[in-house]
Amino acid sequence: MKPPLIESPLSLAILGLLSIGPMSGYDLRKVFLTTAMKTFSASPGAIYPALRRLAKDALIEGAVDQRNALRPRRVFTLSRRGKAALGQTLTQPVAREDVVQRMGVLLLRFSFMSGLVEGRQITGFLQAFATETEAYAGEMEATLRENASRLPFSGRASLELGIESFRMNARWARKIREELAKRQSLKRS
Amino acid sequence: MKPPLIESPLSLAILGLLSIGPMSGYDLRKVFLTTAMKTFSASPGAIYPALRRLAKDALIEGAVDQRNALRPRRVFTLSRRGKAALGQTLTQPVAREDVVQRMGVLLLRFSFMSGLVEGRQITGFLQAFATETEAYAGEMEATLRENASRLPFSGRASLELGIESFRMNARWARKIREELAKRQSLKRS
DNA sequence: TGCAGCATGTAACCTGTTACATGATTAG
DNA sequence: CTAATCATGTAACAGGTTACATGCTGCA
Repeated sequence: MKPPLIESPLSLAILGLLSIGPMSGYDLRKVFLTTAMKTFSASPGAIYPALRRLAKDALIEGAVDQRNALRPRRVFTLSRRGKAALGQTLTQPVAREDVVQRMGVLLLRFSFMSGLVEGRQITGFLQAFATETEAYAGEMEATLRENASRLPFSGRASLELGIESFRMNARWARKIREELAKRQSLKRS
Repeated sequence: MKPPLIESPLSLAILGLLSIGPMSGYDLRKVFLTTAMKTFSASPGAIYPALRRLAKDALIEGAVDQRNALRPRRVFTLSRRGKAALGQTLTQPVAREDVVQRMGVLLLRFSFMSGLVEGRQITGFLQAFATETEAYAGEMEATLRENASRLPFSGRASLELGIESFRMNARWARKIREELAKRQSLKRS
């Protein structure tokens, strides 16, 4: 069986964290609670079932840890298969719908790229990200112009913020891409 | 029975659109498909069940329209109870978790405020929005500083974008709030 | 002794996704 | 005539939320 793509944002976040090092469910939960990753949910009712699903798919392995035993902790490690699945998922192409509906997941994917995928892939991702994001900002701007008169003041203001946000994301991607490209050409020389 | 708060983003979007004028399920779907509201889902498998739920709660009323009958279209109207529920929902306080987990819903709420709620409420909303958003940006910045060394390059870059995004949203809210405040003082004079 | 916190989990519920079904109408 | 589009819907499934359960340990 080939490693599957990770669909759920939470599962992706968990695999990403485990790619850095082994953790228990509770450790993961603390990370979610105390960082911006809480956007992907920090509730035990989401995390433990997700861990169970990932283990069933053999993407992670749980081992009982007795040191420091309050109660036996289950520490999870990314399996080879899990690492493959994560790599596959991170390097999927950037589609327009991703930008529109799953910007958070795109950023999450980028967050874990360092070290896991090649420089080429990262700059390629940022390129596509910038292109699609800028294009969508353009689309939004077009619909804003068409409907500006019909829209209530607050609707228009929200749309304008949306457009500016996507533009900012695109600028960010281009900037980071350039930084990375410079580093890479230094390394090759 | 008091009008309930609207929990689901999609239902809120539907009520908001119906507050502008009556529409059929298909009309709603077209709006979702062709505008930035597609973030709240445009699939019939979400919209029609949502309409059914709203009708069951007596927040909207459906009437069969025979003019132009391809097939009988069901046109939905916001009921008085629905309008009350919408008003209640739009004027809920802005909590920190809203900013962290449901920024999209906050912007959606703001989008429909014009005309439905008083100017006081709108400027109050923007004030709270700006405060909470700025505060959360500060939190993120603090965790970034604490963990900067441990974070991989891409993780750090994502976090920085996140912080800048929230800052931008806060600036936007303050700007719009001022514009509205000016208008309101003009109107009173 | 009792209470707060550690660490794990489950069950009911809600909502959204995907994919399919249906029948009518209009354009080529 | 037939294909596309209009307009409505349903069923199976997936994943997250809320709320609760459990037992252990350290502390006041």
